[in-house]
Amino acid sequence: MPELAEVEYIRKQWDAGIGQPIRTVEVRAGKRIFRGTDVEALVETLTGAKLLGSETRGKQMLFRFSRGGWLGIHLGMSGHLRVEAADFAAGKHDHLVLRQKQQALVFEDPRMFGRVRFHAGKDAPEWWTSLPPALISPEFTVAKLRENLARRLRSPLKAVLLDQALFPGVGNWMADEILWQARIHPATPTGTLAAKHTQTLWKNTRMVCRVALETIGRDGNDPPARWLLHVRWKPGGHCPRDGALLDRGVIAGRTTAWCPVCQPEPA
DNA sequence: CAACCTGTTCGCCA
DNA sequence: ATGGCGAACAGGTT
Repeated sequence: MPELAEVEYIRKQWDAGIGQPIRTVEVRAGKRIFRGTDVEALVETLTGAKLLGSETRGKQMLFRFSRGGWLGIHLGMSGHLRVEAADFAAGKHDHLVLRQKQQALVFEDPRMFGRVRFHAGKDAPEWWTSLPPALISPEFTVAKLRENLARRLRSPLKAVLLDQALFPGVGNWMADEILWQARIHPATPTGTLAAKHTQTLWKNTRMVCRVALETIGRDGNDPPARWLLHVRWKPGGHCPRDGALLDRGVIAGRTTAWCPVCQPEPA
C-alpha cells in the first residue's frame, strides 16, 4: 500500500510511545519479515530501551532507541503500524509488538512483503545512511535527474519512476500522478524525452511529493480533489483536467492509468 | 470463484 | 555484461 507520504503518516503512529521504555518485545520469528535480521539481538537490545524518535526516507522508516538500538521497517504492500492497549493480545499478522507501560506499539503485515531490520551501535546503520536523498531535498536537481535518466534510455518512464534508487518513495499511484501532472505518457522511453519535458518532470516530481507530504503525510488528509489518484483505480474514470475517459494498461508490470488527451502517445 | 493488488527480488533472456 | 521482463512471494478484497 504505502508510498512516501503514507509511510510518513504511518511512522508517526508510534510517536505515542516516544520517551517511554519498552518493557517486553514480542516477535513472530521465523517469518520472512525478519529475513537477514538478528532477531535475538533485536529482542535483547530493545527490551528495556527507550524509543527516542523516528524518521522516514522514501518508503523506509527508522526508529531510534536508547542502548544503541536502530529498528528499520519497510511496510511492503500491506504493512501497517498501530498502537494498542498495553495488554492487548497479538493477532496472527502482528509480527512485532513493543509493549510499554501505557500502550503497545504494533507492526502488522498480512502479506509479509514488508521487512524489519535491526542494528546495534552508536551510529545509524549503513543500510540506512546509504539511502538516496529525498526528492524534495536540494540534492535532487534537474542535472541529477538528467544523469539518472541517461542511464535508463530505453526504459519507459513509468519503470524509471518506480526505481527506488532514483525516485525514493515513489510507488504506483505517485508515478501515475507525476506523469499525469507533467502531461507525459507513461510509456515514453526515457531517451526520447525532450529537455523541456525533463524540466517539467522534475518540477512535478517535487510538487507531487511536497503536496502529498503536506496532506497525507501531515495528518492523513486527502490530497487536492483534482488529482488523478482519486479516479485512477476504477475503469471508467475520467481525467480531472479535460474529462476524457482515462486509458489503462500494464506498463513496467504495473497497472497504469493515463489520459489519452493530455498525455499523448510518444511519437 | 477468479482476478487483482499503492512492493521488491530473482532468474531468464536478449 | 546490462538491462528489461515476468514470475514469485502471501493473503485479503472485490
